[in-house]
Amino acid sequence: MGEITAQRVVDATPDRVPRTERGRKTRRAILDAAAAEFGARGFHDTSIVAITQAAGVALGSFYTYFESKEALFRALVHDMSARVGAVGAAAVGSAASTLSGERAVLHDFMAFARDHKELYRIIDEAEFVDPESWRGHYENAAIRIGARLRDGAAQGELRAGLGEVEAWAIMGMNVFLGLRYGVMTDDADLVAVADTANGLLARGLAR
Amino acid sequence: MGEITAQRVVDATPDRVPRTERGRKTRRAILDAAAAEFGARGFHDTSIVAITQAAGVALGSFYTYFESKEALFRALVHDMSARVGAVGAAAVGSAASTLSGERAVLHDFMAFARDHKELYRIIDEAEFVDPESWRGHYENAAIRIGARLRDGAAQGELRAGLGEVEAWAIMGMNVFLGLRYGVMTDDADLVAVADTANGLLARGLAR
Amino acid sequence: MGEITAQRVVDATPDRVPRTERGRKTRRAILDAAAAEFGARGFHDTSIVAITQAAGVALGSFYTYFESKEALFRALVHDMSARVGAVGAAAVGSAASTLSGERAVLHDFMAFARDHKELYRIIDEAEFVDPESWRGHYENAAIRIGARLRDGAAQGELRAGLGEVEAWAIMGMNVFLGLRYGVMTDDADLVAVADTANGLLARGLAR
Amino acid sequence: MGEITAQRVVDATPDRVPRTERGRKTRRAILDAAAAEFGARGFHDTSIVAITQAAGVALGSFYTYFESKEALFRALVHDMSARVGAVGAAAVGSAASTLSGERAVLHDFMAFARDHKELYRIIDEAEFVDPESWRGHYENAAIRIGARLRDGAAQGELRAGLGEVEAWAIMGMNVFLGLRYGVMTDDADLVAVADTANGLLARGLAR
DNA sequence: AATGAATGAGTGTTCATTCAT
DNA sequence: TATGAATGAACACTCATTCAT
Repeated sequence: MGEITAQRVVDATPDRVPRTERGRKTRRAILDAAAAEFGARGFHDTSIVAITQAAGVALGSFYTYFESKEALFRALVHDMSARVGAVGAAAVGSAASTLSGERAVLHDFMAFARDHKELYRIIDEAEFVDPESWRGHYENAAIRIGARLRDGAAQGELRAGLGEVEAWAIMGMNVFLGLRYGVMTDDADLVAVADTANGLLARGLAR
Repeated sequence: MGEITAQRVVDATPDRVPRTERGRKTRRAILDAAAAEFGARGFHDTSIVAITQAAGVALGSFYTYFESKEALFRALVHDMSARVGAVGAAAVGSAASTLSGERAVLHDFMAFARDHKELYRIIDEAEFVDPESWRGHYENAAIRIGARLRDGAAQGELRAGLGEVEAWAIMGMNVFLGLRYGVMTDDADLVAVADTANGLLARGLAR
Repeated sequence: MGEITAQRVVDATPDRVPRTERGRKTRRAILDAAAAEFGARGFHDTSIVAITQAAGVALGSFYTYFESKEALFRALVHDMSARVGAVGAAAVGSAASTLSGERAVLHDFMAFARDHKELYRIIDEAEFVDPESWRGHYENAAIRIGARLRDGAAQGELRAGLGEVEAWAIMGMNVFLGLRYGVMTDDADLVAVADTANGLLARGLAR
Repeated sequence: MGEITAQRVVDATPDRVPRTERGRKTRRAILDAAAAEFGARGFHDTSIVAITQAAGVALGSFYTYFESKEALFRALVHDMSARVGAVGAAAVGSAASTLSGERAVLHDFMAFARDHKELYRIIDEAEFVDPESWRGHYENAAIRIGARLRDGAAQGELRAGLGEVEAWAIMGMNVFLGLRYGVMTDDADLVAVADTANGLLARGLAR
């Protein structure tokens, strides 16, 4: 059934590392401008000139720091992916139980999405621009959720036998709730949403 | 909190309607070729020449039936969206209970995704090419799920109070399981997956 | 100095002559629609589909009556050219003296231009689409004016020695006054303009 | 009657201004090549590739300096219009009387047309490609002629009451004589033509 | 004679990338 | 490092013309 077990390590092409402080700043400016532009217009409708103009640097400077438009996008996806992962890890770390940990993860993830509207546009577009990373992003996330479920089961909090299916199911829920209440709306009561969703996770839908 | 209640009716621009039988066939050929090409290469990496060549018609014929590349894509998204909706409706129709209905929906959806690998590529890329339809697609799907949950509650099968949050959660679950077991893998035991996921829906994760 | 003496006879390609009454009507409809469309949008920005639609006939019918877009335009130019010539001839015919004849020609020409705004657009664009006819149109007109001047001199009304230079000068004057007071304005007092211009012709500018 | 009094100031869109010397040269090369090509083949039958090839630069370089084919044409029209205006101004400046000034204007204009055969093609085609500029070109020229006539009358050289009608009449004469003796023929005795035409202006046609 | 679908050459424009300064 | 001019492949779209019915 094609189990996904090993964590795919996508080599995070270090592009062209800046040597001076000035260089570091330029690179950062490009990265930030790119996140905003890609988020607002999408990969294909964003030109490199637009990015460099938004970053306030010359067109040619772009290639001092990135190999190509794709490479820049890849860097951005890795960045975003890592940040989302960090959000989850932090949320889990400060949780008393597995279920409350999952609640915290969902809550913090929705909040992160709300504060970084470009997140979805970039991760989602990676399906087309950088499928490798996109796949890796979700596979890794599922693996992390699966590990948490196994821990919860090992501690007797959750029932045994939970596996990949539940991991992907939970990930799907989180992603879509983040989309609905983090991205599509600005004023959602994220605590309430997280509570409700956690109720589903805890008890299911049945009476 | 910006409840989504009304079903968005996107006028399905009929483009340029063929008047003859021959015309109908040509239009169909273009549509089918486009689904395959967009599915395989994505919107931006698919050229209109490629589509018409795959369809076995002349480049100019494309514009006899579609206003633009975007218009064609839009038609495809509507088509796909409608077909997925039909799959769900059929699955629900032949189900004894709400929960078994949801299981059937998930199962049939995964099967549909497996048989129509281009589905995800097209719906997902609509986020960038035709955001309006993309949003409408998911909002409508969530509304339909929500209605089913309310029915189930009304019949005493599900607990009361289920709403939009659960609807989006279930939709996310279905979408991601469809991705994982319908698209990423070809040989998944879809019945088993649907059973497992339905267990989560029915009882939750807790012991 | 390259005198222009012989009247250029451009073969008026008879296109495809309609045999039935119905055919004659269709041809006429296309011709009229074309005059309007070319006048409004110019040769290059007018498509044959647009013409046939305006004429209320099918696209394919166009080629039943005209060899090509250029041929249609050529037909239109000849038509216009002939009509303008007729206007001049009629004006001259009913005049007592050469000078009053020139006044009548100018007046009637301006009036014609006012009533047929497409005239200039079509004749002017012939410079690019059908240079042959364009050149012929002006050369013929100059020849006719020259003949009138010689007649006037022969009758002792005008001074002797008037020739091609004066003919082209008068033609230029007429064309530009027609543009200014026939085309650019709708409410010009054409009689007054013709009188004023005729004063220039009769006495010149000097005190 | 819609008097034209104010000089229309068409903002001469500076397109994309070159910042380096090299850039200035490239822009100039494109402009010169375009004048030649447009003059020889007309706007619609001249492709941008043809222009850039004639200019010896890459296709893409075109868009570094001009927004579009139309924008280039517009720039050319403004250029031509200004140059013609300068010719007239210079001719007038060095003349003893109004009438001899007009003779000089006509002569120099015809000579200019002979040396710049593309002049007519470009100004004339502006009627279709850039009507705004075309209209402005002639309106401004007429205004300048009118001013000269008023000056001549004020100095007692010309009769009083001369106005817009005479201005447009003179402009028409000049334009058509330039066409006939500057463009259509190469070997015309321009001094003789100017003398003859000036005779008409001075004394009219009458005996 | 009329219809409208089919054809495909042609062209304006974009934009990632390279390179000289 | 930074700059911005130069490059040219790629592509969407138009439209005159042909052809089967």
